[in-house]
Amino acid sequence: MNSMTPAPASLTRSHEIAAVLQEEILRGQFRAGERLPSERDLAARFEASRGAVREALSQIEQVRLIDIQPGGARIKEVKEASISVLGPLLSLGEKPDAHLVDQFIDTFSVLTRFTATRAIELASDEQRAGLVEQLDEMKPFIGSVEELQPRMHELFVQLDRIADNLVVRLISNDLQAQFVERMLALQPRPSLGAEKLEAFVAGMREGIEKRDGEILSAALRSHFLAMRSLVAQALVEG
Amino acid sequence: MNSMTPAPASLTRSHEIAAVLQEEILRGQFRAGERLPSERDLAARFEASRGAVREALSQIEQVRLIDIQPGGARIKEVKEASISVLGPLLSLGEKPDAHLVDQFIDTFSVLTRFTATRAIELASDEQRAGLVEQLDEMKPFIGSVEELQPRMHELFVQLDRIADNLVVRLISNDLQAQFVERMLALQPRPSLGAEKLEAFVAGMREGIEKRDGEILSAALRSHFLAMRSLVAQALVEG
DNA sequence: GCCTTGTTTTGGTCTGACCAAATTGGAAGG
DNA sequence: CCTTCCAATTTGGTCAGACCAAAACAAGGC
Repeated sequence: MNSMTPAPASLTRSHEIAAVLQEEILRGQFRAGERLPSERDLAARFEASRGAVREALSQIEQVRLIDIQPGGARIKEVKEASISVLGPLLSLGEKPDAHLVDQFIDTFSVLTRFTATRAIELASDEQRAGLVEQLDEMKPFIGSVEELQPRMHELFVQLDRIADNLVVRLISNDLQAQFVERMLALQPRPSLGAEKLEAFVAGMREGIEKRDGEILSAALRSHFLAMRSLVAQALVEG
Repeated sequence: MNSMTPAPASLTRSHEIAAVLQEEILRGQFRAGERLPSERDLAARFEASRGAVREALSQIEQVRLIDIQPGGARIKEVKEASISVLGPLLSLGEKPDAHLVDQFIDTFSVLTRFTATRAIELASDEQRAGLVEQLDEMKPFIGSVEELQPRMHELFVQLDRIADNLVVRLISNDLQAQFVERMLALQPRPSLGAEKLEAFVAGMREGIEKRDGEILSAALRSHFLAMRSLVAQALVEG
């Protein structure tokens, strides 16, 4: 039951080519509407077979960065692409774009609040009690991020399960796949102070116990805001 | 400047194979963790070349429904997949699953409220005036959905531009790509009553003019709720 | 039963070829 | 000179057959 799914490693030639091409497109090296070099030319450039190039293009098409048609593959606007391009977009420069990171965290915040408030609406009394218990068990670990994080994660898993919204779940999957790993590479691993964490846990607890979405939402909002500041700071310093 | 991007038509063999396989996976014909038939077997089954099958598998891997590795491709849990599977998931039965449709609309609602409230926070006075003007120009068309819809869409495009959140933008792209076209196929094209629409437009106008996120949010929430009921009804009747 | 092997299977890639549709370029006509 | 129209070329889509390395499998030895 290992939930830590490692990245596809991208050791295959086609994934490699896809990554390079996708990055070039995201860097704006082709104008939207322009034609991509032909598969044969790309194969020659990458010293690969056309089959490998085709698999790469097939992947890029899947994220809607290009539109393949007989006659030629055309570049599309980044704005029209799929979420899957956000990861590569974050990795374009040496450091992720701060503005984009803010947008990520804000969006995480909104979706998490939605899930959490929906969860306590739907939760049975037993489930709410279980959630409160989970929160109480965290208190001894508030000082250590390494200890607290997995427990907090487990709590959100529970909320997610209770809220039972597959759409949000899949969106969160994508966001996490694109974002989290790239953020873990930050040098000065940002970590919230014990006071803020305590307040956060207390807010969550109260919101869940009283089945009060406002309180719960407020706790999460301020928590994500704090994280946003931290990450922003880490991006400047690192 | 045609923004109506038609579907990939999926007339190619590889897309066809990908669609069939993906549907089988989503229907649960393979257990998670189980191995997919080998590329050679699939090629034989679909009477296609291994290259075509490989391109298909490459696409399915991109949506994280399978995990391709030397030794075999393994099925993953639907919960771990990308948003891109939601469309096919909606099209599994004759009618889209009502629960899933609800989740879609709820999520749309949350994201739209986020975008709208953020937009009026960031908007200049001129921009807000422009938005109000757009809303006023809609009033004559409240009776006709065909006339109103494109204008309403233009308003949301503006809000989206002002809010300037690429993450939400891309998420919305995906949701729309998966959802909208499939909903347009509904037989009794659902349409809100003029009264509700009038109230909605008025609420939006007031929220924007007063720069009041609460009012704006409330208008949007009740609008989406009404739409949800309509669609649910259409699903039962159709 | 456990570990070590050899064999088979499987994915990853390459080459070279053919078809149909799209693009292109130039010739014919206004 | 511009437009129209048709052929030659380019391009994507597909196929077939082949090779390699890594993983899975099966059989044997401990």
